[in-house]
Amino acid sequence: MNAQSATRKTFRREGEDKRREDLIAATLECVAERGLAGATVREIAMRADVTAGLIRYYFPTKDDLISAAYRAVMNRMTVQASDALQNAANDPRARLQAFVTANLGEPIMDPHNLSLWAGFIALVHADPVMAAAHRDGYLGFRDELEILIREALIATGKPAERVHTRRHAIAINAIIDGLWLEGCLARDIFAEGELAETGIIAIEAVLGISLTAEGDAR
Amino acid sequence: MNAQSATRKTFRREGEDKRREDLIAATLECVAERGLAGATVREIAMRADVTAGLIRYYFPTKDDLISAAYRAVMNRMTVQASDALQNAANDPRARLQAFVTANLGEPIMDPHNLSLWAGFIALVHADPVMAAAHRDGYLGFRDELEILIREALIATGKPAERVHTRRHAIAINAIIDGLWLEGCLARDIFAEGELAETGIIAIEAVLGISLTAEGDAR
DNA sequence: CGAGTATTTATACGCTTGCATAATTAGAGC
DNA sequence: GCTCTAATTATGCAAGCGTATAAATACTCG
Repeated sequence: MNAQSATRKTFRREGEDKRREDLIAATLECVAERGLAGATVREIAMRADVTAGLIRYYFPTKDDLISAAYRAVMNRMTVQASDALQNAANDPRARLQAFVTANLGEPIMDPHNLSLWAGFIALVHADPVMAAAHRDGYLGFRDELEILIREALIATGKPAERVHTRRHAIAINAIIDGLWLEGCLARDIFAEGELAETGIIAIEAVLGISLTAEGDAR
Repeated sequence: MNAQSATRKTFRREGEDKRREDLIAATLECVAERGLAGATVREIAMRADVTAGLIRYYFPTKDDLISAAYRAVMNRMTVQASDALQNAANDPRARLQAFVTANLGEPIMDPHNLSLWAGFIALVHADPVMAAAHRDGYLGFRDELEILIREALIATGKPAERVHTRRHAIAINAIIDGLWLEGCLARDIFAEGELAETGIIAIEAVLGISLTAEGDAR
């Protein structure tokens, strides 16, 4: 009723989960567009259509928000890769192929994912807690891969001893990571699906089996 | 002779090259230890035993210094890998092996290098100039690799058409990058030389040739 | 429908940052 | 040795940062 200047922002009280998700999403937007440095509390708040103070209500410190955002991305990528497995055929070789193809295509192979990942990696070196979290994620991924490899080898009638599957998992993990990296950094210099195909061929060579053919041997 | 309080810092006039090198080295120290965020002009100046203002005398803006530092790192790694080639035997297969081993061992496979690389990668996405610099570096590395691959194939009496060597280069580059990454992130969970050996074996499988044996064929 | 509370806004503080600029000084050249 | 200049220091500023905290308000429950 008085000069109604500086009208206070109207707002809705959202559920705690919704707000956290929105804030994390806004954070990812910022990081994706302008790097970690561009993810300031004020910018994040603006994107989430919220005032800066609210961030501290849900996340004690900005680092907590950042690390939550990182976990969200890693989790999202893991889930997306697993989803591809669920929709895959029963044949172990087809499953391994689906896993590789999923990791080397949209939406996992995306520059934004790399940006956030890289920004976080730079922190891993300093923060032991994050280092542990990262290692767990890496080993989890590799273990999942090793299982796929063993089953594919067995399905082809090949020996699948632990000593070898471990080494294969390390190498194939490297192939996937390396191609993912290349794709994220310069997707435009590769043809559509080229990297996934390259990965499959390389992995077939490493394992000495075919992932596409129906037969047990070549 | 007056109260000599606040005595001005004594200094030496260094050559332009020396100063630039020192500043870049100090920058790399900062980035390696505390990430890109830790590389402030004041901190860099302190490490270089210089006052902050001097940085602007040699680099118009902080970003220029950062990007110069990035180029220095990439260049250093490239040179180190090339050095390994110079000392290698004449046989193309041995040369390829030496190249791989060098990239997957000290001093290239070092957590600090990864920190630096990751910190800069986060910027590449935003800054087109850096993106170009990075792409040049990547393509240069891959071209060098492709030549090694072609020569190794020819030495083994295998066909080495461009279509195939390009694909091989992409895959093998991925193997090297991926293993480098794994090693930098968690060197302690791998045995000494394990990653280099794993890389060699995987690459031999991809190319279908042996890099260690003397014979032309298996 | 009214009171109470959890959620949200608003404001301000102290710090650090990159950058500008004036004052100094080391060292080269005559 | 003097002079001149380029290299270096010292100081300051405006902007943006994360965070703290008090005031306001939307929703819940009786």
